Amino acid sequence: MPELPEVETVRCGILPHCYQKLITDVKIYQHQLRWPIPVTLPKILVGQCILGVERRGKYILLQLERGTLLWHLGMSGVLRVFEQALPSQKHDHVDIFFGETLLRYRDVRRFGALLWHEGPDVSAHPLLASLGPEPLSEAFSSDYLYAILRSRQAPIKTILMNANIVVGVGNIYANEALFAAKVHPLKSGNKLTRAETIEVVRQVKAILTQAIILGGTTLKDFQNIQGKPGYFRQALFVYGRKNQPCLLCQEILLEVRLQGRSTVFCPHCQKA
DNA sequence: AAATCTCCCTGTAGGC
DNA sequence: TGCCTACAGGGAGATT
Repeated sequence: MPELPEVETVRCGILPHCYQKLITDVKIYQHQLRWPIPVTLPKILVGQCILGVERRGKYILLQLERGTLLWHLGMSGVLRVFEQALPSQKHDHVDIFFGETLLRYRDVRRFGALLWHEGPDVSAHPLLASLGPEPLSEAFSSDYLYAILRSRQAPIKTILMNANIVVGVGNIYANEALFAAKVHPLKSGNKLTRAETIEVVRQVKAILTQAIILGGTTLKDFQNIQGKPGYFRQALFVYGRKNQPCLLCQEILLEVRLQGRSTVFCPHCQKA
């Protein structure tokens, strides 16, 4: 399940294969993703050169000559590069060819999306326009978050996962960052002290940075473009460890559901 | 305005 | 062994 570190790993992986390459063919095997892929997309893309491979939150942005491709990997999306054409298999949905080289999108659960934005200024796209700052940028500061928390009584974990407040923090890293910051995930945003806010911001940045270095977290679905797993999984303290002892204090970790998401915490280390 | 709920999808795991 | 159900989750959009 790609979160920001996984998406960044994929972006860096495809970059050398895509950058300044000419799109020679596009094959779509399955149009029905989160939003339907327009049937005209191949016609739009073929003949354009890739001028940039960027990322905004969990969107990979392929900047072409006449606009931008927005690519979201959803839960189970995988982008891989092959040096020659090969038959598509079940759950392979899109192939983009650069001559012999092939960029293939596979997505078992089809929560991903592939959208075309005509013209410059992709940041004006409705899906990007209201996104919060990048978590690893200076804009995501404790001052910024603390100001937002004044008017929020939702659980801090829900707030961290709100892309309009900060992008790229999904369920795994929200759980892990709050454990590392020793803040209870159910604590109301406006109840966090300034010191707690500073620590939450610090830990979000630290954990995302470490995960990027390790190539992302592999649970079931994530692979980098070579098809290799990430190595962050062994660094997980709470995610997926319900009813197991806390690695710091041996207390049994508890789970609650928040917005339908599994939320695991240590009742001893993370005080409400 | 903010918070919560619903839905999209399919492979996997657990119960019987 | 095989069938059935619950569950996993990003996030937009609807609803409260």
